[in-house]
Amino acid sequence: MFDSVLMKFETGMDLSDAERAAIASLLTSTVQFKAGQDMMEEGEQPTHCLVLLQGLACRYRATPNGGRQIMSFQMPGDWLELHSYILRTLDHSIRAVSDCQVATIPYARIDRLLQAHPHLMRALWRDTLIDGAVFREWVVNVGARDSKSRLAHLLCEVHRRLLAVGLATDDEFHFPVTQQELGEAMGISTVHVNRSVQALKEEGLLEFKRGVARFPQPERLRQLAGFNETYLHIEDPDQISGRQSVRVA
Amino acid sequence: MFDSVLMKFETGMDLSDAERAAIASLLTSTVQFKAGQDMMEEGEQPTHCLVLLQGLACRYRATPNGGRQIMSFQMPGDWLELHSYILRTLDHSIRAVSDCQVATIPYARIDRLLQAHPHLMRALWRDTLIDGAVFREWVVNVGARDSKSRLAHLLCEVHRRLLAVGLATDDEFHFPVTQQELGEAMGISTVHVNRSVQALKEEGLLEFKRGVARFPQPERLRQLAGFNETYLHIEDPDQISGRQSVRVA
DNA sequence: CGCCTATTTGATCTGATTCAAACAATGTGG
DNA sequence: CCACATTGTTTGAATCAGATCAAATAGGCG
Repeated sequence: MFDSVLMKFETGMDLSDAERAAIASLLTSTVQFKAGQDMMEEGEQPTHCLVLLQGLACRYRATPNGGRQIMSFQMPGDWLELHSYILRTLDHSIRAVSDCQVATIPYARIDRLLQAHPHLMRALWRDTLIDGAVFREWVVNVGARDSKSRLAHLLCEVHRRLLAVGLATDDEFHFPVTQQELGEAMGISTVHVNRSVQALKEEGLLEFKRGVARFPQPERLRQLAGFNETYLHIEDPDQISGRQSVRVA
Repeated sequence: MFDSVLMKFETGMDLSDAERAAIASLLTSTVQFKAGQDMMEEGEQPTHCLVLLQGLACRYRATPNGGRQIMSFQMPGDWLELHSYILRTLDHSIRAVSDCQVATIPYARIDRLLQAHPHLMRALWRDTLIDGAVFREWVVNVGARDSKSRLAHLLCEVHRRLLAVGLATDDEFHFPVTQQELGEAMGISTVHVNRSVQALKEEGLLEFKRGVARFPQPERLRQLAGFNETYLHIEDPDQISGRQSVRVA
């Protein structure tokens, strides 16, 4: 069950066995959330971090007019909450999209982790940097693409990230969201999501039934989306070995 | 001239005199950029970081259809480039909006800084976290607000951030952008930016001439924008003293 | 002055919203 | 195992916010 989590931590950093073990030892205390449940809410000052082990979650902000803007989907291996370890007050809410299993880690344990393995702060920092890159891409997506390629891009991103943690095949993955949630993520109405989904289906670029998405022609879909995965910074572990160590000494 | 920079570093962390001095010593080598010039481009693998000392800059991504999506404006004191210190490849471009003065810092010096003052990595991490929060808010802005409040929100954010580094008064600040750039930031057409600006002017909520913005009724503008500054995490230094130290030991 | 760039205006068109209702699917208890 | 309730998807029609196109005006500046 921790597979995805460890795969995620592995990407982009070369960790020692001791560091790997230290991280794994944090994931002992877990909680379940039901689909639709809020794990944490905007304005809170949490006392512990969250790591998603199983299921699909999202970050969102409530909008004045009763709506919701989703700003990211999170998948197994992702830190759901690490911001407030440094920033204290949470500036957005975190919700379970499907049923979720989540590890909770008191801040005090993070303190001890980083004291014992200072190098790991770099790994956490790296994670935050990638987070930022994903949000930037989301801005591009919502700000600059029409609804069809916007949807395509969102799907390509989710697919690529699930693939990175071993939860997708080359052309298929589990993505249990409602069309309403898709709309809240893309900043378009539910009705229009439906029409965009249908458009992609008719072009033979997408199948999407009961929470399972399939890309009949992955490359054409990525092309329509203008999807370039660079921003996800999912690096091949082999390429990195030795690199950081040069710098970090 | 370094005032804004130091003010920025000061927020949210309590630094020792030695740390402050170490940071200041990084800002010795500077470069000038003309308005409209790219400082770094998407896909590059920079060898040094950038800190903005003077002027206005932005991050953007070129869109397939020849457009540009701006995803943030940066002001004096901001790290323009720190991502690639960890992530290597830059996933967006950085451009001077007005004439800019920028400090360049070779990665090797960052290495040495962090070796000498490991605590500072936490400050850099913090900065990255806030960056992420700003991008998230940008997603909300572009995804969930209509053009008038979208513009209002953008202006409120810029104003608040300039205020934090001593570059704005309560109701006035220098913001030398064209309406085209505003459109690229908000994901709307130039023509529509113009109409939105006029709408705010007519309601007596905005004056905007030759790069100088003024808020005749700041509170009403913030209300229209739905602006809540929490996400900027501009904390009163007094409140923080002693807090981090408890945790960090 | 004359050039170039930025702002403004008007007219027309369109992608997306909204409202309202029908139609699956899925789950629940009797 | 069926009847009913609930939640999600689909469809159609009317409407609107914002885009597009094209041209006029206004500033700044060598």
